[in-house]
Amino acid sequence: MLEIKAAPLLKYIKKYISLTNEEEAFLLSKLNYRKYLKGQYVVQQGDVCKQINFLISGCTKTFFLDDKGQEHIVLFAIEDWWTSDIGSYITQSGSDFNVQCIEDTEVIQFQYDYEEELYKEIPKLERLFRKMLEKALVSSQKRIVGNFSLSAKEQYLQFKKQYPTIEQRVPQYMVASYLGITKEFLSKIKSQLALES
Amino acid sequence: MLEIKAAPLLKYIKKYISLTNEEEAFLLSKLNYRKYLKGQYVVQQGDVCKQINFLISGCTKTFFLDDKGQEHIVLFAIEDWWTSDIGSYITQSGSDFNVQCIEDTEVIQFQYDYEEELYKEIPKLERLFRKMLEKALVSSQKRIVGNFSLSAKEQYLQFKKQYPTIEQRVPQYMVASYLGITKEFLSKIKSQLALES
DNA sequence: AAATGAAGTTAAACTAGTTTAACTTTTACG
DNA sequence: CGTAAAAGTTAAACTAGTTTAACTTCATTT
Repeated sequence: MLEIKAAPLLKYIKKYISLTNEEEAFLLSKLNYRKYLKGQYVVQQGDVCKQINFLISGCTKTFFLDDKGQEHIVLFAIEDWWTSDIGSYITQSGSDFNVQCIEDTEVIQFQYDYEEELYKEIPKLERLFRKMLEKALVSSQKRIVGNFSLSAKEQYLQFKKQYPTIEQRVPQYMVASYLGITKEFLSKIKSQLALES
Repeated sequence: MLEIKAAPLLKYIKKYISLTNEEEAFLLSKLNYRKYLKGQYVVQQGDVCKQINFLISGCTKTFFLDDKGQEHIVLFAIEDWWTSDIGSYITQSGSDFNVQCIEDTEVIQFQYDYEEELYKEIPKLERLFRKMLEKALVSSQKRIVGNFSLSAKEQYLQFKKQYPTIEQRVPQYMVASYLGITKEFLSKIKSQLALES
């Protein structure tokens, strides 16, 4: 069962490191599969994040609520991406973010409690996680750069270009939240762009 | 020579992993010490970043120039911090950022060309780098959250609280650039804050 | 001590993006 | 199918932050 479900994860892992059959079996024995329905929470603000999740199918948003109760989307995730509150997971402290499913979503979970054991048995996994973190850091920095130097319109165009499939899958007001603007203003931008072309 | 200079780095490393004497000696043999003067560049936009730098003393800013030639500071670094363009270093492609010294600065450098060799000889270093990346990712995400939900005044107060020593060491217009606002507006915020208290 | 330039301040006119509110379109579902 | 709720649009009034420009203060060099 898990073997089949985990196929996309193994494929992903093999891009970074190679595993022997025994290592693969050991790894699988420490993972678990879980299915969430649209609307369900994978992580809730305040909870300690006990796992990181590899998406097999579906789509999630990572967001937080500010003082005024406003939702701010930090990240989307789709198939072959990871999601969790990495800060909470690392420090095992209360999460700053919510991760909620925008579609029915299947994940493979790495448990925090097994992490040390996994590294001990398969030291190569340190390399895998290092590479994953490197990628995450680079895209996080890209986001900061975008926020800094681009107008809302430019950021929207960049978002479309960078994540063409996501725009089709999530409602527009969530795209606005991701861009850090109001849905009304995104609407205005889109009608401007429609006129231009 | 390097042994003495590298003491702060070894102290830093020991917070994450422990090294035998041989490992320490091997590591030191692959590092190098370098001194930069105020104004000099550690990394230049466009160059491939061949090393990551641990600051022994001094202060640097990481910034990029936008289309209009405007400077945007992404990060400061002081003693016991790392600096480089991690994206360029990882992918060995042209850097998006400049790293320039705001004070005379001493660094210990990890060379990209020795990285594999180091990991092979001292696999524990993978863990060290993983932990460093985790920390960097968390603070990068914190920055995104701040950008999103705080007004310029709130961001400034948070910056002061988070990096109390940096404000004293860098000119105010660089703080403004870090916050993503103009120096004029930061000046206004400061005079407002002075009135309030 | 004078002189030059770099850093910081103030204020008026401006603009990108927000707020509010009324309206339309699309989706979900009994 | 019809209806309610969710998502998206439009426009007017507003605000946080920018731009420009003139001025002051501070630091550095001669």
